[in-house]
Amino acid sequence: MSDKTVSTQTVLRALANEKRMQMLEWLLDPTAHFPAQRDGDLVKDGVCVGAITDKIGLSQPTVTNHLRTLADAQLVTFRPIKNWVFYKADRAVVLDALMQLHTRFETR
Amino acid sequence: MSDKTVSTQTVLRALANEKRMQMLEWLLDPTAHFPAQRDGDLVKDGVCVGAITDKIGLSQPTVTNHLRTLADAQLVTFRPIKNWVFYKADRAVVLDALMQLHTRFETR
DNA sequence: AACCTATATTGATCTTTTTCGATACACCAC
DNA sequence: GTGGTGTATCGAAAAAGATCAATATAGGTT
Repeated sequence: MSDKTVSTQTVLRALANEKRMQMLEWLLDPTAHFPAQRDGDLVKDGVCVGAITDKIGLSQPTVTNHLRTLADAQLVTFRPIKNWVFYKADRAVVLDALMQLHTRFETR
Repeated sequence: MSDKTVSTQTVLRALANEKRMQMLEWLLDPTAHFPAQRDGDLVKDGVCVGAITDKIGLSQPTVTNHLRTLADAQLVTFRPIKNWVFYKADRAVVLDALMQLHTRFETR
């Protein structure tokens, strides 16, 4: 629709890490895994880095790094609001990425 | 049916490498990518390590290693015949692995 | 301005993955 | 048995990934 397409390998490498997979699953259902935020709606805006950092048990730079990997694979989007950055996943986008993977094995 | 189940991460890590992905795609349609073999049917028995090694441009130990990774993820099976080992992929099995991945994101 | 808060970047370290050469093992032919 | 061929294992080196502490950057507050 807008961005340039991401390679299958980029998506697979992003998913091939337990911590990132965990984060992605949380972001797919934020209200089930995070407390409500004062300055951004969990569903509409996404989840801020700090909340993810608290929950995953990794340092903040490491979390930022993982989130960038997920964003590079277009599995999540992010948007800065004030001095927060909210990360958000869209189930339809994630499932579409899997569909492309699927297609990759069907062709022939 | 027989083996113990493989974790999602094991499958993803197996797929998250271009060389292994390439090999898997070749093995999914062996007659399209390999010459007929004297001592084993490409479709029924699979493709021998030497043929894959010649085609992929990696050393034989490296290829064996990648094939083991794919086999650990149950994306391919192998069977020794004489002093060859034939590796084979089953599209249904591969697609089933993807389905499980899919399920992992659908479940609430 | 000074200060606090939240996230990104830097630089270093540790771990895992990828790769190969050398060697071992197994099978067949002679 | 000896020799040849095909694959697996071993050991080491290089590349990539994961992680953190320290620092930088940017926004808001006072």
